[in-house]
Amino acid sequence: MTEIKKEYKNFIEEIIEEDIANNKHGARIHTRFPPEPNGYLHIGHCKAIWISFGLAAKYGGKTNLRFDDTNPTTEETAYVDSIKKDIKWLGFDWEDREYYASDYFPQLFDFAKKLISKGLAYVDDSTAEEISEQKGSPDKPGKESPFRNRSIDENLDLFQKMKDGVFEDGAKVLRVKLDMNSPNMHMRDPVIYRIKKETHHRTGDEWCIYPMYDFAHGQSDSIEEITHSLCSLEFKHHRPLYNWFIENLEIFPSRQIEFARMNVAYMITSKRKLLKLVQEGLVSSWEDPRMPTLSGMRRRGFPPMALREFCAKTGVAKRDNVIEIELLESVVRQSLNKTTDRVHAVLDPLKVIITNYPEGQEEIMIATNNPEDENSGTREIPFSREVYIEKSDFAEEAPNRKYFRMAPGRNVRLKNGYILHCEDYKKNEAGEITEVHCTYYPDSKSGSDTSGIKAKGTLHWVSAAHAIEAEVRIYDRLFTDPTPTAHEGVDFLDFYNKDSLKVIEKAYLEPSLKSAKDGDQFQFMRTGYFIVDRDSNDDKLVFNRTLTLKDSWGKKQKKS
RNA sequence: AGAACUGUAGUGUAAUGGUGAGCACAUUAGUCUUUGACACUAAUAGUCUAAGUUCAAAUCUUAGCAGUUCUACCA
Repeated sequence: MTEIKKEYKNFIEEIIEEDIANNKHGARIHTRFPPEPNGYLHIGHCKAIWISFGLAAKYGGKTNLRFDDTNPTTEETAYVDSIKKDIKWLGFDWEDREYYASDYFPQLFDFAKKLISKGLAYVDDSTAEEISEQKGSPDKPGKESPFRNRSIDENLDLFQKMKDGVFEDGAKVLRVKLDMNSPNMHMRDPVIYRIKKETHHRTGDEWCIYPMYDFAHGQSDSIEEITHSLCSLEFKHHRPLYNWFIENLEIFPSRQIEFARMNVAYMITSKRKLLKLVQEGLVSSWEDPRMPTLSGMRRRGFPPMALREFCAKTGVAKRDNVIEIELLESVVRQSLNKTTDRVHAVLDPLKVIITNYPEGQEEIMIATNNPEDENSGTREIPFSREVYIEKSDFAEEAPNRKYFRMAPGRNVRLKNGYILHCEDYKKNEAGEITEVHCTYYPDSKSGSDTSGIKAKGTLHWVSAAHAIEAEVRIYDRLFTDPTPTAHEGVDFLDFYNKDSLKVIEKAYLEPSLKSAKDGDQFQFMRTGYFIVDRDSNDDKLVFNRTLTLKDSWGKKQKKS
């Protein structure tokens, strides 16, 4: 029996399939991912990467990685490296096609001269303020620059002098001669070259003029013969310019297609705002596990496969969206459920003494590593007279009939161990419960239970004598509002979640975890998914909580 | 204000003039369970508004309304 799965095509796939059907560019598909190396990649880039790399792969095409490095002020090689690392981690490969817009500076310079020669570009001495004023506003026509009608020869000469460093920063720019009355502001004689006497991360001081985005991006697409240039909606207004350059430069006709950016609730993607979080010390770094950066999510324990699945599930369209974070969490859990071994770990310990278990005796329990994976095998867990359970798994009195954790007079199963009968408990002066006394049913051992006793609740536990200690970092969403940057007159930092990080200095883990290494992931039974943090060393284990397990009991309790 | 784009359950996304408007997450109620997890079953809930074209409209047209984007020598 084969399941008939309808395959839905998004609008870009339809365009591509039509182009293939029409044998456009010989039915070749070539996309590109063009980050500016001025920051870390985040969840938004994740979608863009998935679209450009994923679509090309689907149709047997290729994807270039191209660094859009046309602004020396903000760009650094360190970012280049982190971007490459993140894309690889996500599971995509540009093979040997790693390009830089800065490699095209000579060609771009020639393109500009060609435009000047055709009488389509001019050198303008106006200041930035004057140009801004000339542009006017969308509802009112603009004014032409007084330098607009310089001769071609003069323009050629001045542009060369700009390149030769004759003029200071800001003294002159090169503009395209288009239409100062266009309702599209990008068509009102846009600036395409500016003077910046700064050191570029790759070309050093070789250049002092740099092309603007509009005169670098599309041209780079053409140089690389990109067939489908996929970008987000905010570049839609640039498309007429993009096409105008192709036509007037007579270069390869790449096609720009825009899709809606992906927004995720409780996450922000503004580089400036993300930087502010780092600078104000509200997170430890760009790689803080709470950050929506790829490096943050990696450290948090989100599997790359889950991120890809998330992109697939959120689709590709043109409407603005805010995706609920529950969907992200759902795919992460789904992925981790299949891949992680289950272990016993107690985060908030309460000592249980099994009074009828002989002192000094210990035995080995056998536990399945992962019931979702037949090949995961089993492991041994030591058991003894004193164990730790979770404080929240004990109550002095059961609150209602549906409660089936530990309480005096009740039976409860220790997972992979015995059934316990709770007899008594002790409190200190402050009224805190310090220890619980139980008896165990010797014939109820997991796997060979002949007791016939039923226990509704099953608890995770750790043998007190064998437990190892670890630091556990508990993360929650960074903001208390789903769209912290969308409130007018309110600073997004006002929504910062002060409880987004809680550190448990001393949690107790089963001894098998002693050999866990940086990046290893586990399900701590009944509490969530955890990953070994790189802050761990030989003396100290540190875990990050990736996510909790779904908790329908807790949710119900909270409601009542 | 001008232009462009976009409006489908709570959220995200399908339906390419003819389906009972589908799927996922979320929510609710159950079943199962040595993880109150997983798995499974079911329920709730939707075409922005109005007119028009058509045998037939979520889909085409017009108008309205709402949201987004653009007014950088950033990308």
